[in-house]
Amino acid sequence: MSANVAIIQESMVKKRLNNTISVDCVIFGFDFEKLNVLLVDRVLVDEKSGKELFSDLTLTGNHIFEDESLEDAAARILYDLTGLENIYLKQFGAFGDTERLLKPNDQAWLKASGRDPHSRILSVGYYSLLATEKVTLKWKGRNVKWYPVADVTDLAFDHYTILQYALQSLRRELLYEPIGFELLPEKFTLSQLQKLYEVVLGVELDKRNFRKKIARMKYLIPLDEKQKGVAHKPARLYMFSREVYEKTRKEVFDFNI
Amino acid sequence: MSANVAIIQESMVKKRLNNTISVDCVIFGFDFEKLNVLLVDRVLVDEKSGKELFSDLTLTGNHIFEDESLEDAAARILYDLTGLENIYLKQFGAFGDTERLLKPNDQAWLKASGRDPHSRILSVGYYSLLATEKVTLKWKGRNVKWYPVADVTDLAFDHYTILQYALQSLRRELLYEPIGFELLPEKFTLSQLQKLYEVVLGVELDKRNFRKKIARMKYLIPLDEKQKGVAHKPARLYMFSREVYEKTRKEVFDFNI
DNA sequence: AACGGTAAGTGTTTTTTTAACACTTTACGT
DNA sequence: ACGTAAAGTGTTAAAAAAACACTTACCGTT
Repeated sequence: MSANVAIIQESMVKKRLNNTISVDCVIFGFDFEKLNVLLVDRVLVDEKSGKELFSDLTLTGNHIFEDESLEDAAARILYDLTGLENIYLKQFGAFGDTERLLKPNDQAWLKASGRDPHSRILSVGYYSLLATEKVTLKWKGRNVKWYPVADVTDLAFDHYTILQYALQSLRRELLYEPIGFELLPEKFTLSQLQKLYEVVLGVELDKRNFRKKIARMKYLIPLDEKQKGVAHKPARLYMFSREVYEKTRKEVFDFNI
Repeated sequence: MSANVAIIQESMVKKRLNNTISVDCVIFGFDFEKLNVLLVDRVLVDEKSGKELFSDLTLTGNHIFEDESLEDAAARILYDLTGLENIYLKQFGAFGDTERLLKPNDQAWLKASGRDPHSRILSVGYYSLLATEKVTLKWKGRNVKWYPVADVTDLAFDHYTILQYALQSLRRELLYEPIGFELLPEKFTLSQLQKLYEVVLGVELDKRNFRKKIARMKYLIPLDEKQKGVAHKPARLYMFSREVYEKTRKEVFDFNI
């Protein structure tokens, strides 16, 4: 028994590596038309000549503090960018880069920032959801901007893969939990809500069937208030009630097998 | 722009920590009656006296090799324990221990194995599914055994939490993908399949409705073969056809919104 | 004041899926 | 041949999904 213990331990100790853990945040924003994601324009400048060597895009992210949980780190990153707190954050996976996956830009970037390009970077991914109209980016002029998710074709490191995972995770989640409301302003119309589902899931939905379906959701509260200043019949506004949701939520495994 | 870059980099470098990445495998096994999980009996023996200080249970896991992906590490751990390869492995989350969460046993264990109890241990969790009857544990006598999941009440580190996440992830997955077949022998009866769903999901299902439902799954192939040696009407045997599944699988987002 | 444009809002029918429910069949062991 | 034990099988009612088109309310323009 003791021998067994020793063997396991020894192998554990030997294999310890120079590891870097980063938390990457896929910050989704919705603006009634499309789904956006917050990206950083990564610019590498040659020290001597001052010439721009390249510029490309990355997800927002940072390394983790010593006394911080993973989720705390994600919340901090989000706070630093937007000033927002108590935002829904969902972990959707861990991604273990090895140097084999690094593109030339990435190699140059790591070298320039004094890091060992041979160490493993483990990224833990979180996504969060924001109504873009609620957000004023704190890092103005700091290369952080909204980009339509549909237009993103390539990102640094393995961030494009990570973004795709985040999107997939968001879609799954959206089907079962009322997280869509996080992407809308406090008061919204049913058409806006429908548009959100259409954009995120990438489908078209029938207006009447959609309304019938969501009418069953007790936590969707109709207000005695209407849209103003629109050149058509003004829509009724609705709110999401977290309180009602918590009370009426069913177990996720409401089995349909 | 260049100033911005420098700021981001500096903060990244400063926060690099002494991190340990481990991959933990939640290896589920099914034996027609209950769901089991493979656990390691962790025994700490006092060097001088040879006395056993404590014994408790952990998930199987190991640190990651330098040239290995996360999934490779999970596959290696599984192979070392069972000799099995090409087994379905699903990542279900990353868990960032900090020293605050360590119980006294864990502190003692880390100290005895020469590791810094103040470094962060980041566990990436994978689960895998086995039919227990297919498995012969390679590590015989090495404290690795099957335990009924229902009987597990506490584990070392945060492994109990991790196990619960794995179980939840397994349940979700089971509802949408035909992963249940991994938990059964190659040929199985419908009652065995039903039992599997009941055990994993923790529900009771109606036999006729269950059969109606799975009759729609084209990848469930009835064989011209029956159970033998049972003291009742022998059941027809079925197989899972991965080929048919791949051909007929629908997009996961077969939206019901 | 009338009119055109625009999105909001509203019901019915058909089809599909789910849920509830009990008896007959077939093999083995005694 | 008889008991035991699990396999196998169909109908009905309720709920959910899918398909589909016209009227309403407000704004801006003429």
